[in-house]
Amino acid sequence: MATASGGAPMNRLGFLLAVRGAITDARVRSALGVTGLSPRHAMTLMYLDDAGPVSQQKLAELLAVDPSQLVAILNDLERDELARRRRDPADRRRHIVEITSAGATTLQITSTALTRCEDELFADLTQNERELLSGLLNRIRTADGQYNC
Amino acid sequence: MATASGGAPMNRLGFLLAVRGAITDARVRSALGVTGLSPRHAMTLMYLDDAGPVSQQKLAELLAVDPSQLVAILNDLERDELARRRRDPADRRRHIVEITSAGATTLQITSTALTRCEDELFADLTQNERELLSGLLNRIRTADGQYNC
DNA sequence: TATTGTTATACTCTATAACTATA
DNA sequence: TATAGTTATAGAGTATAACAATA
Repeated sequence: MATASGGAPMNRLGFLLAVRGAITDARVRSALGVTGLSPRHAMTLMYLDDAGPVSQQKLAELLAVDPSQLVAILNDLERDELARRRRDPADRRRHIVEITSAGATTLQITSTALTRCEDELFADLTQNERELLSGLLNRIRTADGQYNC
Repeated sequence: MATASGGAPMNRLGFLLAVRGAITDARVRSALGVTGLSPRHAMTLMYLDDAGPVSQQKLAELLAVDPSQLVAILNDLERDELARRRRDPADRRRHIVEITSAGATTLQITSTALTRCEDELFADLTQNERELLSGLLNRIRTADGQYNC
């Protein structure tokens, strides 16, 4: 046996990474569920909190999502008053997006949940090893150098 | 700024791993596309090649997929004559699944494509670093100690 | 009554193309 | 004519519950 494949699937780094990533995604998703936010919602709030008010176009670029997908995310966030859109007076085609104070509060709760989730996932790794993992992941060659999400 | 979130999303190891995993999954999927196999199809062939004939139940366990999902995978593989099901004479409820020689050939092509894909993704990592990454990923705590896919 | 495999269904996430309004 | 954002639609992938055949 084991003639053609080069062994079991999980000897393949590509598969291993994809699978562990999917498990992590599911866990993160479930952890964020306490606030009803998806990872993309949470990432959006994080960017808004981190970078301040930006246009939707710029935000879509940061998140590496299609502008049309960002619309739905912002609709949700705005409905829950976690973020706010306003027209750019200088160019009325543009929306300027910003986080609200309720958004910042929710982000903090999210952040706590995320930290607990990570501490479970990476419980067997030291802080050093987590940083090592982070560094290695950041050196994977993506098609566009973007993050996606 | 940057008050509530603890920085941009990609400072979060959970998000980073989920996102890099998704990118890797997409690349692997596209690379495997040359044979028309999905990652799960390919993993199935790998397990069959590696472990020899097994029951569907056992195979579902190895792949960590629901038995009902394995049905569709095996239907595809059997249609293309890459794998074969036969009744277990000892217990006619059981199917014994095995890879065909055409399946082994396809697996080899798949394997080559996968290697090339991995070499692109991990081009900036040395062999040592790839093994390091693999080791770290294997020490992530999954809910059930299973691989999923 | 329990187990093996199957069918049918529905849901989540995402990708894409066509549309509206402003410039 | 080009750009910013929006709407509508379709697709892939997956999860789940009910079902049939055999033990």
